[in-house]
Amino acid sequence: MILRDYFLNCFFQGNTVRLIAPDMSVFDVKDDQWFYDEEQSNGSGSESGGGGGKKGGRKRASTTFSDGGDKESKRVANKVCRVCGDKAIGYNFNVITCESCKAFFRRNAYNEKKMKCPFTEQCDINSVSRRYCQKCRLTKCFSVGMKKEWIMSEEARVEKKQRVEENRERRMRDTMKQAIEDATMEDDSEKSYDEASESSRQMEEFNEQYNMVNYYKDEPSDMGYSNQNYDYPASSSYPELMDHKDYCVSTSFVARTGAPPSNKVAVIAPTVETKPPLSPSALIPASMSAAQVAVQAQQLAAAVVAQQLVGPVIQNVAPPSTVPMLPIAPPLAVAPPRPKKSLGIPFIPKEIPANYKLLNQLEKSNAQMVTVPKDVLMKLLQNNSRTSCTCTCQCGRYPPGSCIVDEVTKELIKCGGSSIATVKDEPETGLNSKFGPGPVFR
Amino acid sequence: MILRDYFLNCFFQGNTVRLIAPDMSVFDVKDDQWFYDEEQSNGSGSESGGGGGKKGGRKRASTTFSDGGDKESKRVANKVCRVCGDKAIGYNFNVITCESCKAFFRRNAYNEKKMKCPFTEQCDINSVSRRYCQKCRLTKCFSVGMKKEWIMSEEARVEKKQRVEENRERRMRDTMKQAIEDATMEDDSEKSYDEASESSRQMEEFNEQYNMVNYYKDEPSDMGYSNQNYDYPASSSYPELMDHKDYCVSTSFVARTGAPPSNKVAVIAPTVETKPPLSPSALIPASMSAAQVAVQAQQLAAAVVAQQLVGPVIQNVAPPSTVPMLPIAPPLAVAPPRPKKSLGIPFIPKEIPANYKLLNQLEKSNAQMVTVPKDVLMKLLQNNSRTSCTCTCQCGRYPPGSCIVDEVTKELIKCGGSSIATVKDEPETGLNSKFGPGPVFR
DNA sequence: TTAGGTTCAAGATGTTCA
DNA sequence: TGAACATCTTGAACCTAA
Ligand SMILES: [Zn+2]
Ligand SMILES: [Zn+2]
Ligand SMILES: [Zn+2]
Ligand SMILES: [Zn+2]
Repeated sequence: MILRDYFLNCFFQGNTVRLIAPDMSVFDVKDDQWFYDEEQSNGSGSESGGGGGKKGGRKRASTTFSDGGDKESKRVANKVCRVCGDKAIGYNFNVITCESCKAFFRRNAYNEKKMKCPFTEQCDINSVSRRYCQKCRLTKCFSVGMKKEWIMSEEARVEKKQRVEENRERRMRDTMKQAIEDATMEDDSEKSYDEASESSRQMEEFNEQYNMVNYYKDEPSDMGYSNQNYDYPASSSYPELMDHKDYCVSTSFVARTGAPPSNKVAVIAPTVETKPPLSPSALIPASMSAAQVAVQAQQLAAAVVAQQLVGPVIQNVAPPSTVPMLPIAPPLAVAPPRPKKSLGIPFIPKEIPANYKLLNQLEKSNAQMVTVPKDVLMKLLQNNSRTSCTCTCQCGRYPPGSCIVDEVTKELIKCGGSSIATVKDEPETGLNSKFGPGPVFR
Repeated sequence: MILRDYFLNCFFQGNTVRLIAPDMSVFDVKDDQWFYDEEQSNGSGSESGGGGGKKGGRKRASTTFSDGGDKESKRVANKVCRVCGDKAIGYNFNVITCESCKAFFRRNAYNEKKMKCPFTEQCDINSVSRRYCQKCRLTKCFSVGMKKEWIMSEEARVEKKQRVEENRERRMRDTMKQAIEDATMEDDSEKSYDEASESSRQMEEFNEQYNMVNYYKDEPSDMGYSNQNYDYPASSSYPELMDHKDYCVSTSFVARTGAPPSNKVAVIAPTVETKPPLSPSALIPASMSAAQVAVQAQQLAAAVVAQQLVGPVIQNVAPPSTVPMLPIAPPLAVAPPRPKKSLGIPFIPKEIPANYKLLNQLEKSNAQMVTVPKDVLMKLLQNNSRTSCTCTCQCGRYPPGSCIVDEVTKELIKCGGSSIATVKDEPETGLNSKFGPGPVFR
């Protein structure tokens, strides 16, 4: 329970703290009664929960009384609109309200004068009746403490709109650029070395052109909207400030956004040239809308931990003739650093179809060192770190009492060692289907 | 005691009621703890104020409330944010503030002009109201003495980021190297002389060859942020930064950092070869003792692929004939690494999830490609082929119905983190107990 | 330990559309 | 009008170098 979400007021009353509930009922809390909330320890922030992975969960426990049960979103779950009693979504203009009252207030807070109650200005407002009388609804909004001052001013709105549009444009541009890069990269992976470098040359060309355009926009000091915001971080950097136009040097701002429509592509000046134009390719931003990205990402995701691949994998095992040595050249990246060729380090492409294929090839390789995509390695490490399961088979599939993991492992190895053993289940499901017909591995 | 007779104010602070004493110290009812602001306390202090000395730390003994008496972080424990009255974490930009005011100031200090108070520029700022008016909050920040000049400039930030990145990489390299080294040494003990020297030659080779290929994405503004969205659907997760570049005259900052922002030399580029990779800041969390360091090294040795299942699996998988080249390579994976005798380190069970150290480091790295010894990779691949156990916990150790493997994995990851994760619950159960006597992880 | 910065997801505000 | 959505703001938890 959240005190502030529920109680209207809080003040001293004798040696207690008195809380006033919305219905004007009173709760007195004595000094020694404050400690009823046990699980709340995360609230004071002194401790972080022991569980959960690093990125697992950041809780905003700041203002919540755990009501004993779940961790989160109870907070909203129990809320009621202070205006109409409908289900609330959270604070809106200083008061916990429902979606509709929020919108209503924003639209009408400044129109009070124009309203008129068809009845006696005493309309009861609930989730049904709220529609019947604007006047009384608005009155109630104010009476429960909603603040019209918190509604964005017209100016602010306009400015924000501009900025949002800018951001949007920029993002789209980035996406497109990304797509191009990715396309190039993908291409490269299927090309010979020379061709690959050709592609990368193209990429550079693209960048040059890109920068050319930007050249025009390179405005000196545009009130902090410098090109540092070019990249995604911008979306949260711009907005860090409030949108009160009147304080802004609107001239320069307008000048920016007001650039000739034909030049839209280059409103913002990115300093692309300072860094090699390699994309976040391997790790694909989830926000990326472009479909092209998806393919590789999915493959990777699916491939890396091909634990359930069992059957199908085997079929993919490379015949002895295949690639005793892995290609030295890194077919993946466009321009930036590659493994030194002189080292003769095999380069493992991301599209690992199956563990066993790789294993086979690795076995045959003379190389001592292998270069793999980071995320692949991480995945492997993760899996490797699992504690072993000792559950025994109960279903009869394996000998009674035998360790399931062991049995499965044996099966796998047997399959892998000899060639294609009888793949009993789902011959062509799993990764293979995702990877398409051709052998992905090179 | 009559609360209102003593305290000046009372308001909600999250899920507690906060009481403000005449000396501006705070009593957080929920936590039964006092929080003092030393700097202000001298005002009404009846005791030896010391005139707001930085570490003055004087406590009120006058009330019936216990002053907690906890040993740690006394300094911080007694502080109150000078801006909003919330619990402070320490000095930030020259003033004792809370976490949020710190962040707020960093984000907005250079955006003052763009803000506007929706009221009369006299908004009271407390821990609840602080959100309501940016303008007044920022004004208060300044008025209590926060210095925007202390915010890192864009340049400085970039530089720092680079440095951190480098360090991280180096650490990972060291870890990796250490693992191999250990494994090699250990192995040598069982080899003939020739073989041993061969191994060490290999090690040298590795040192030369080991090579992390960094595919940095194009990040025009050097923010280094872009691909961080990979892991998480980027709705709003773009990193934050402020738009104050134009304000940040490098000079003012230079004084502070003591190094010209553009001076790349400042970048730390430790050479692995010249220095033993065990500087506290490098390999191991700062708080670790030498012994711990040693232990960690051991773990790493065991780390790479020590796995319970390994034994049986390997024998099946790698018939002698198929590994002609392997003898050369340090056979890390096969034999469970044992402690180096010379170090007198207790035997480390192979369950030690030292993989997670690597995993952690990998996770933080920007590198896209990693080069590892072949046999390590092979071992990983082999282990990866195990089917995952889906057994759910029945004993109550984990949440009902949760996948044991997953839970354990999570635990391990948590423990392996570089950030000494104080696992508050069950301090000596779980992993620690497996590690034997020595304080392995923290 | 301190005091900088970074990350991430909940919250809150505005917008769109039927 | 109000549900669904898009975007930005905040603050707690983290990470690092001194
Ligand atoms: Zn409502
Ligand atoms: Zn009415
Ligand atoms: Zn504060
Ligand atoms: Zn104000």
